[in-house]
Amino acid sequence: MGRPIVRLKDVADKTGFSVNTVSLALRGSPRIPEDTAIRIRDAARDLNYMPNQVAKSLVSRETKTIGLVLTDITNPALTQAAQSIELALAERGYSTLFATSNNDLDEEKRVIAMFQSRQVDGMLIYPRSHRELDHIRQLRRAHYPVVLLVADPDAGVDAVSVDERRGAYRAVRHLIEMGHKRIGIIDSSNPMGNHEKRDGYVAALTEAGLSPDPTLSADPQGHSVIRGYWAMDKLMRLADRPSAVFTANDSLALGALRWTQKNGLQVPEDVAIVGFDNIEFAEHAATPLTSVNYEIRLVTDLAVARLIELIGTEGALPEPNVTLIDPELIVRESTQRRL
Amino acid sequence: MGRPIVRLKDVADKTGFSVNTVSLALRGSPRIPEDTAIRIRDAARDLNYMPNQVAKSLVSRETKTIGLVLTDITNPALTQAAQSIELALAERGYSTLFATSNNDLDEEKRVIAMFQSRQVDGMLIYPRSHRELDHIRQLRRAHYPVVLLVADPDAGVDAVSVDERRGAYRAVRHLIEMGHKRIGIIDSSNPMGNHEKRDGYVAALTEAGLSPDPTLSADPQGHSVIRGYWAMDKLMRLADRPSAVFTANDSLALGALRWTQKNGLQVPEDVAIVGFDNIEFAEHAATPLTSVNYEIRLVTDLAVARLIELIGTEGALPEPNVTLIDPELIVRESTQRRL
DNA sequence: ACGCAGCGTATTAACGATCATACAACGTCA
DNA sequence: TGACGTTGTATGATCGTTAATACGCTGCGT
Repeated sequence: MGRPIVRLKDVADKTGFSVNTVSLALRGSPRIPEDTAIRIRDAARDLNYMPNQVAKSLVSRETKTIGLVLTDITNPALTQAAQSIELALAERGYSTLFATSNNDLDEEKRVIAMFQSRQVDGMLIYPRSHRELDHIRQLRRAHYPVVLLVADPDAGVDAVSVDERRGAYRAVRHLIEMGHKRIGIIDSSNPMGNHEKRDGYVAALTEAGLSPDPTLSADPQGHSVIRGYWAMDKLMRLADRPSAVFTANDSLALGALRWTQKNGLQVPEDVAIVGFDNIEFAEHAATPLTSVNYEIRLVTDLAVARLIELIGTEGALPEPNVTLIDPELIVRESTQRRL
Repeated sequence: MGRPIVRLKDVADKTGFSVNTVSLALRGSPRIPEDTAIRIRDAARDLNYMPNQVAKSLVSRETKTIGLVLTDITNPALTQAAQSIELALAERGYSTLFATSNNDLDEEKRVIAMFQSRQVDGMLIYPRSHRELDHIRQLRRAHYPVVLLVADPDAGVDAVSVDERRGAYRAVRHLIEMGHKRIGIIDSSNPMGNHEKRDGYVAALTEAGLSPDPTLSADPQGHSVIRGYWAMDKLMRLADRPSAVFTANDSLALGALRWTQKNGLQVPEDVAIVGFDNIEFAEHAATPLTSVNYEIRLVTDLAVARLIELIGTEGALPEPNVTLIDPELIVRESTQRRL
């Protein structure tokens, strides 16, 4: 708020050159002779001149800033993503404006509008819902560079994402191979939400001739450990309870694991548990968790690369491209006791 | 990059009014009659006009943006902080520019300079080191609003932080009260780093007439679970090993806990473990962890409030103020078996 | 000696918004 | 009737930077 600012004009006054000459000199223009440039640079250093990026952006029409929209950064998978996105962007000279939608669609829209108003050069969005993307498609139609961090192949917007459907499929398939027939799922069941994982779960069951049992599904209403605990509680209190449970992320899985401890059940003997995202705490849990793993850096690097590509495009944007990263299953003791 | 932008001028052309009238109308000036304002607002909506914050900032000399500098957002305590800072700032109409220093001092300096260049209205900084703050004090001297998120009372810069020294003291004191005499510590031992926790540890021991044994100290060289595992390994391989271990954060504590599991030791009977930050995973660990807890929202809310206050200050900044939040110890089974 | 190129630097006009001020048109009142 | 206020809108300067262009000088070729 009205802090003193050293401007080109101040350097100009000090050296006796015009503003423009100073500007050129500081940017290393060949039109300025070496000794002039040195004098100007010295003066700039003495005054501790720092270019005003705001003014620069107004002229250049780019802010070298991208907007990152996450639902909630405390989700460990998103934390990792945020970290490596910031890194990848910084390496390319971009800053990261960051905001969370708190899983609220209106909030997501507000944040996106705010970023537009702030003239971000592009956005990386982890949308609240894979189904409600109209506001984002609209952005794209206005030639605004956007890349989603989770999506299905026909999103109509550029996206780079782990193939959640396939990951879930692999996880459940592994459970089936281990002989499980009653396999529960802990995942959001909001029809407007993201049901890739649920789809993969159903696909694996169906393929094996098992029919999905709706009573074996629990909606945790969140992604924290305690949510997983209570969802597990719901499943395990069933008369005909599951012998294995697939959870949508590792925090939930740790909650489920905790439930088994408190209730004196053995994992994997009494019930097997599979998580998703392979966070650090999964590997080092009381019973190391089998989990769906993927290179988060790969996802974020590709997303950033695509975004930069879109930003560099003159005129109309190319057709949207959706890249799905193939995840692998890391099998640990929570599904298969070591021999 | 050269995307089409709807400007005030476009709305002006469409309605036939001047740019200024449009600007006044959209900002709800009482000088513009209602019917004119309605016509202008309708036109603005039709054109999907969004004010250009960059241009606005150039005039108003404020960006309504603050810079958040973290060492590493994957540290769960910092993730929580980042989340609640973003929220607190958004509530007050500020956006968050976010960058990580990756625990590198030069990188920290670079990031701070970049934020200055981008004209952020203020900065919240989690510094790499509590001892090397000269570059930040310099900022303050230039009347730049800065609030640190961790510091000691005589930092010479505004700060709001949990009182790490006191938290560590409480934790170690609790161990002493439980009868432990050989108490290990897993914490960075970099002399230029942050030794508040180590100070508290030493203070508690000394007060109890115990002399700190340097062999009972392990530097994990990081904050991840696996680091805690190996640091614990070092301590527990000692001939005269500790009966209790204090760790600088919960991830390290979870690693230590994991070591005991793998090596068939009982917690707390064979060795007690205390963590710091009371993250979600601590409460739900195989053996629920005793941990130093504090209201992170309180820290961030106070830090944000102070920052906004500094931003609102005309002229010279007030004397720096350091607020230390008093943490509490949550005792769980990792130090005291439930009766 | 004249024209012209090149060089170094200055001038002017943007960028999109806001702010202070100017100025018509109209109404009011002595 | 004319001085004065009010109302509604327009003009011009400004924020700090960059880009395009202008301009004065020197040195060269012919």
